[in-house]
Amino acid sequence: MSDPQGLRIDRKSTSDQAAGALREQILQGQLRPGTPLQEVSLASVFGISRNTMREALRLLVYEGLVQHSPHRGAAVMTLTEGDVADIYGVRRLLELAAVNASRGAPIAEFERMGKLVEEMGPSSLARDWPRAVELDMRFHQYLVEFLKSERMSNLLQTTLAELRLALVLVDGADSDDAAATQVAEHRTIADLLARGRQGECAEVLLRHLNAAEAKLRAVVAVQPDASVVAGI
Amino acid sequence: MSDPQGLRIDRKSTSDQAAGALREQILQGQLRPGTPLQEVSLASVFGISRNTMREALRLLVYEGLVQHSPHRGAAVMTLTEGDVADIYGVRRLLELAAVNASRGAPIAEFERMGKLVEEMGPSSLARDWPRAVELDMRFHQYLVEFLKSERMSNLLQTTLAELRLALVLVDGADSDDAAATQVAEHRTIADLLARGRQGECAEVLLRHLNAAEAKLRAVVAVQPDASVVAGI
DNA sequence: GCTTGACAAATTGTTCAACAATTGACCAAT
DNA sequence: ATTGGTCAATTGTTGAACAATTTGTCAAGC
Repeated sequence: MSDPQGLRIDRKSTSDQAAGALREQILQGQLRPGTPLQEVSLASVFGISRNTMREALRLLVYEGLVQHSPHRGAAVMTLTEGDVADIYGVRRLLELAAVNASRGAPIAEFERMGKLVEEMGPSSLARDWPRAVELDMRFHQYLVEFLKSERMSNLLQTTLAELRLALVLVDGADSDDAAATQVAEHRTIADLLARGRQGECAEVLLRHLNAAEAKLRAVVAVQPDASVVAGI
Repeated sequence: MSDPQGLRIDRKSTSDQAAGALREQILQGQLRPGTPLQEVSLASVFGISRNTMREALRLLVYEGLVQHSPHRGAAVMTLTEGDVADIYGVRRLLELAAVNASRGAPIAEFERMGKLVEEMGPSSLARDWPRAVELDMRFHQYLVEFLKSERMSNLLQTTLAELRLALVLVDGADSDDAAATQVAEHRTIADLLARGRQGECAEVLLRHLNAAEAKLRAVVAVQPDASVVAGI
């Protein structure tokens, strides 16, 4: 009914579009972890039917971005410290394997990573934290594509999306510092990869991941307490 | 709060129950790959609403058991040879990592695998192919639990479920032979694991997986042609 | 004080009936 | 053989209704 004109090579169902919009709001941090997501209100916000909204929410539940309890409704997923540990276990497995798989890969693929790293420098200087996160994700996404596995790339995609639920809790204070070291480490990783020194690269990557895990575990370990305090 | 003893483990929504029933039919091979799954007819079969049936189908789509094209409907997923290769890539990554992670695990966990292997012997003699498949899956599921990762166990679960889509295409002829060697290999793997010889175990497991992959790739490489011939 | 139970309100779970949008097939015309 | 146009079938989406369940409130009872 809506959208009278316009070339609609839409190709996406209404529920997918709604899920996409909601996903964006969650990953941008506009909807913080724990925020309840009620079907009727959301449906009216997006101007769609409740049934369609339900489908959209189900999709995000599958992706791990939304929590659902029967008859109690949906809410933005809140990660526990255990979740973060689990997620980094997956990342170590995938990304270290990807480093090994990169031996003898076409040069173009290494160059792609190099160009991405160059893009990251300016953005961190501009203190565009969301963009820094975005480029960070893309870097690791590229890395895992060395595995040439649709399912593994998919897994990393959803896993990184979950991780962003914790990243939005990082306050801007240390983000500048974090972004700077991040870019440096990514550059090191990309260089070692392109030079075929996978062994050293794996070591650097492992430290890179472990450091990030420690920081994020600290973040989610503190945050839940605050909500408990606020609750009662 | 409520009844102490769970008389009603109903606890599952209608759509989940329908999805469970449909999943069972697919994995048992009663609904072969490519079979169209129409919302209205399925809904009437299960005696539920079309909307609820849609939710059930969406769940199976997410699990990779059902294919979906917009406005064209859903159908039982048909694996390509590439899919099988991809799936075995995931299995190698997960299961080989699990072998390494099993070092120093509690004895009880090794014993659990041993008992499972003992169960497998008689069932293969009884030529209960579905049960042999079921126990095979459980074996590898146990193995991956050495990783102590909820997400990785989940991944293997869905990955193995997808694989069963190809297993149902295996005709009973060579299944006896396959089951026998399977049990022997599982026994070897379990023994090597319990004795702490992870290195050798990894080799055996790798050959085990590669052999299975070769067989299944051959199966799915042949099957689709038949449908193409039948289609046109 | 603290539980207990009844009750009301709100939200989700599910059903139903309708209509819009898209696909695929069938058929005619060039 | 290709094009183009109906037509039926199926999916996509809507809106309204009702059932089931959770949650909060409040009074009664120990």
